[in-house]
Amino acid sequence: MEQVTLKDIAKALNLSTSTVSRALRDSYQINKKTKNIVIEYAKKVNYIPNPIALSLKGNTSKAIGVIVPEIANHFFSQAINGIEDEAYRRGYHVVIFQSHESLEREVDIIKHLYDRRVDGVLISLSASTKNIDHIKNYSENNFSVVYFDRVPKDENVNKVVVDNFKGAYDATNFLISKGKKRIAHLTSPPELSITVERLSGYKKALADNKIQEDSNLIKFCDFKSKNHNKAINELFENSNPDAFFISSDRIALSFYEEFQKRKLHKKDKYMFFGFTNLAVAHLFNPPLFTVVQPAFEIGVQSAKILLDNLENKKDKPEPKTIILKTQMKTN
Amino acid sequence: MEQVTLKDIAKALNLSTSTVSRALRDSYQINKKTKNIVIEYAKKVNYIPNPIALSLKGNTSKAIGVIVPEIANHFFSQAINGIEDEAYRRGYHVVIFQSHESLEREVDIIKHLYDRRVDGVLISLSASTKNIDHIKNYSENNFSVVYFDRVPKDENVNKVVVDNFKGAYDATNFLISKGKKRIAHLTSPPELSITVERLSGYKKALADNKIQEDSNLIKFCDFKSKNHNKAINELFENSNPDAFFISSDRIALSFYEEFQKRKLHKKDKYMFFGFTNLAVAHLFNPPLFTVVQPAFEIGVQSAKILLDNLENKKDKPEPKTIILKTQMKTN
DNA sequence: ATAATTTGTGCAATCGTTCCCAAAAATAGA
DNA sequence: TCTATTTTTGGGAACGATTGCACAAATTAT
Repeated sequence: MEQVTLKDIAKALNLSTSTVSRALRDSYQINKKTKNIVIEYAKKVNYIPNPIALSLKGNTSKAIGVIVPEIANHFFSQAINGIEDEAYRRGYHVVIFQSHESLEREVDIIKHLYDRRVDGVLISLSASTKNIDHIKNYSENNFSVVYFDRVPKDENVNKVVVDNFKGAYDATNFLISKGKKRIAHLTSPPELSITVERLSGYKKALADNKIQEDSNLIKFCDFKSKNHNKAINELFENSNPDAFFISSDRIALSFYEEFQKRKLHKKDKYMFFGFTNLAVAHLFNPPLFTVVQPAFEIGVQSAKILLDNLENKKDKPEPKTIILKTQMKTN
Repeated sequence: MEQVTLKDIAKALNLSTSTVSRALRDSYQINKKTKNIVIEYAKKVNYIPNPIALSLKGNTSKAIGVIVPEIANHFFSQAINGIEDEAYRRGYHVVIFQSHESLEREVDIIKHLYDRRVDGVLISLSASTKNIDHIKNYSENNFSVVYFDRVPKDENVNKVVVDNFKGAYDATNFLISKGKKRIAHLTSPPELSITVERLSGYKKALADNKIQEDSNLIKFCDFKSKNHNKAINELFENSNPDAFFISSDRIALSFYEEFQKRKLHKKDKYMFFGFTNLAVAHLFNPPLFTVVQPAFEIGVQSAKILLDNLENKKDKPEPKTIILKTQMKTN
């Protein structure tokens, strides 16, 4: 099973490579008979154009890059799933990289992807990324970028996000409706857009229910679990919470660890809400209710924007923002 | 920031492209002075060889394919993590595909990867894959394949697996040591090698403890959750189990769903052991003890074998099998 | 029958590299 | 000073595909 080239076909059929090429691309200039012969033969020997040669010629690699903080996270792996689905359908392949929440690696990867001539990039920013200067460099010349989930504050970029405000509002509201009055909010670093939006949803729900907000109940955490304990300790010692709204998978897990260590799960006093895509949250002890993001759909939509851009090279398309709805899981 | 080519450098420095090329690859035939000038200038203009041109010339894409049943599964995403790590370090990139447990898609993907000229493939077989005829076709001519986790029975292929027998033996033994006598085993389809190996570990532990094995306690399940209930029902109605050793993430989750539906988690009667990489199993109610596979390490080792093969083109290397240890998590 | 048009095919350049081969320049030996 | 050798450089083919251009053959019009 050696790879067949145009030249092989040309030689076998006693034609020039150009004729063969044109016949296969169904050019109008080629005789129908010749066309049929060529097509027949190509099928027989299982000819597939060499995608690398095509890339070199066409200056396009039919590959898109994806950068996420971490693959082994349900939200991201589902999003990748969606990206993959759309990309595959449209003849692109997907190259995946992880920033491991490090700006430095993010910079590296972007450069690498650019050097490797991927046609565009989908990215969910690392927690340590404060701005997108390192990406703007590239995105200027015909190198499309779409941000999803963890997006920059900038206006004129492509983004796909969820309605974080509403998600947080609904979750908080739910807890209040169950009689909770001192709802702690453990959330991601304040630089991230998701943090800000969720925080204001939380605050609005409190306000709408005439509950005084207490800054001691709000804790910002990075994604390193060793730093989580401090926040959790402070909460329990000083703030007397009766429910927890936790903004990320990682923090929620640390929290449960700590919670079990303290044997607090025996008491039925507390309620828990997370903003996560953990498929198994309801199996936890005590159960973790969740605001679920349509991760797969986020992936699909992001890929759609990117690929539409790529295939529409003529004029620079307007930057697009898509906002998807979250969903509550409370069972 | 346009991409600089060899020709650009040559023109700027009034040299030929061949000289520039050689200078950059540090050929002995080039004058030191010239070399320095070229290297200096290349650095200044940020020259990066076009990987696509390199691929076309060298007939190698510096890309490896990975096929897994499902990305959104902790075991696989961690394994991919390991693969990525090793590949990235060695200058390869990783293209990921999902078979969704379908042989048909697996066949498609293999062909696609071959057509796209990836240098080799790492694969964990789909549950519906009974043999590897569809892969052998390709792996004959300089297209390396390494199997991991879900591997074929064939002898002369590269494999990376865990010691499934011992993992199952230890888990079963643990349950017995806690006084359990009627340990049910829910496991994957009997065609998979992992199924067979784990089953025999389970049986050996029973035998070593002089416990009569009962075929009613053994249930094979595919990966479709709607088919799991039947098995679970039968177990509870006819077999009076007091512990469960469950061989896969997916089945374990179905099981917990059902278990909670029946409100059985109020009783402390049962114990649970899984053969999974769910990071959060101990947070479940009741807790799920686990046999953990070194997923990351499996990825690294698999990638190592593949890349070593690729870089050692001279003679066909002997097929390698690596068996890694599992680890028990019982807290 | 001759010119004009249509139709079918091939040549060669291109994309960015590498590398064989030959040519030019520099050095050595006499 | 003039070969002989070594060092350094350039020309051009190759990798596999596409495509503008030229040209031959076939067809039609006059």
